[in-house]
Amino acid sequence: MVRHIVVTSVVDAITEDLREQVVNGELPPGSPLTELEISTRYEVARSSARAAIERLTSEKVLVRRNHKTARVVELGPDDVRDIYNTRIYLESEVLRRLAGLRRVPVSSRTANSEIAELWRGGSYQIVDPDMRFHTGLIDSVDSARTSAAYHSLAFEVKLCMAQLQGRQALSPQIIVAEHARILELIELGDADGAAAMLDEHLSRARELLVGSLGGTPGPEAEWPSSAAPGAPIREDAATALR
Amino acid sequence: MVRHIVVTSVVDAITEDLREQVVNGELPPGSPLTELEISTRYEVARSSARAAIERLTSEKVLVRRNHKTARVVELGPDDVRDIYNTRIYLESEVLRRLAGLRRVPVSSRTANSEIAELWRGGSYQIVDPDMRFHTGLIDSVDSARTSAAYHSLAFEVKLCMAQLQGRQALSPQIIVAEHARILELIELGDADGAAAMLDEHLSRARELLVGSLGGTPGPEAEWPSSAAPGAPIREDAATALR
DNA sequence: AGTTGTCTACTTGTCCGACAATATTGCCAC
DNA sequence: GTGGCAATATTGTCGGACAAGTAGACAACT
Repeated sequence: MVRHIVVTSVVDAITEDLREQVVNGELPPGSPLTELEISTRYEVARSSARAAIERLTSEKVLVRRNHKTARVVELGPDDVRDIYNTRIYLESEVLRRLAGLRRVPVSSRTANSEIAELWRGGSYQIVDPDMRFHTGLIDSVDSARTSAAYHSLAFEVKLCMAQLQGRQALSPQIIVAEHARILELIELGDADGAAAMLDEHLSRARELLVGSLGGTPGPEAEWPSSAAPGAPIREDAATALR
Repeated sequence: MVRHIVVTSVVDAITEDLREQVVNGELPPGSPLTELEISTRYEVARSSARAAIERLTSEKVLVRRNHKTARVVELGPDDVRDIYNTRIYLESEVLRRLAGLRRVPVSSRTANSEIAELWRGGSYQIVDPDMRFHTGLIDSVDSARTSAAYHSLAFEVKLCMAQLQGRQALSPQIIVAEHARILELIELGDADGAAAMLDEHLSRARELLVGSLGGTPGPEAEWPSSAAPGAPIREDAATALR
């Protein structure tokens, strides 16, 4: 039995830390990251800082063009649509296969219970278990590349959430019900039904997110509490066309 | 009308050149690439060579572990299965959508004609137009991320082909017929039929490839020329769990 | 024999300092 | 203000340096 240990290099550590800072909002979308700044912040050589930036750029956590300083990626309405559509494409067919086998992954079932429990507890921090519901479905077909692709999309969803700073109106009640219905349809072997339900489920989430980001579909997007304090909301639209 | 120009950096150029060498077989799977060697070959600083290697590693063209020299990736039977299954997952749902719209992308139709023509001309170099048939379908749904995911898979298929050095028994005749049938089913709006046809089509290709690589289905794997010299074939499975 | 220790050669990981090319900014003249 | 220019900031690349890790060979030990 082979056992694995991890030995993290300097670049690894910086990369992880920066990625973490991006997803939890400490580094808001659009913030610039210069090589010098990072190298001094972490007390490492500029080359190491540079390597970390390049990695995050290849992961699309940061964006950079020639001779310009890297910035935290900003995801607009078009990106959200694209992300969710790709999720739908990937997950639909996986669902059909699972329905064909009438196989319901336990991890998805437990994840959905978790959401229900959080909701009963009054919490709305359901992004994580919600994602686990979906990745549970995907991972159950046991394809490393399929999982990798989906997890990459899931990560981008997380970035969107970080961009929204918590405000987000997905009702846990509806989510739990739809998840449960999907699992039920899988158990019944109803591939078309499961796929249709998923489409509806993710499409709704997509439109909600697009709306929150100020997308076109619902032209009067309501800004519930406060326009993000200190965050230039609109300027990122320009970056959409690079 | 915006026009784009590309200004390639040293690292860009090296990365591209190396990637090209890998796909056309000049750098066979498993060959080691040390930073020093590359830096002297291209007459650049080691840091630049290193950056190129890191990029290709993140693209999975090369593989590397801590303190060990990078090698050209070797794709085994398990990888091929995984690649093709992921292709099937992605492409099936796209096909269903196209069937729903009864929309047949022209690029796919012309690509299939190209294969037919090459075949009539006695050529068996059909990998490229074959891929264009499929990417034509994918790209027509106009999702950048879906396309990116599929193109990444297509690239891995190319790597497999490079590994096989040309020998490959896919009959163009059957391919053309199946492609045509798929387009026909899309036109008829038969989503299930199109998806099923695609599954059959890609599954056959998958098994053929797996067989050529010495997969388990035909347990007696023949290593025509030489067994991969000094290359532990299985070890990459470990990297799945990082 | 088989295990363990040591040596050497090679390679990677990280640092430093340097400089040209390019981008950004601020200022000045108009 | 607007255009243009100079000063500044930042990236892209270089070369050299050294510690740390890997691999193979060979000797020593049990």
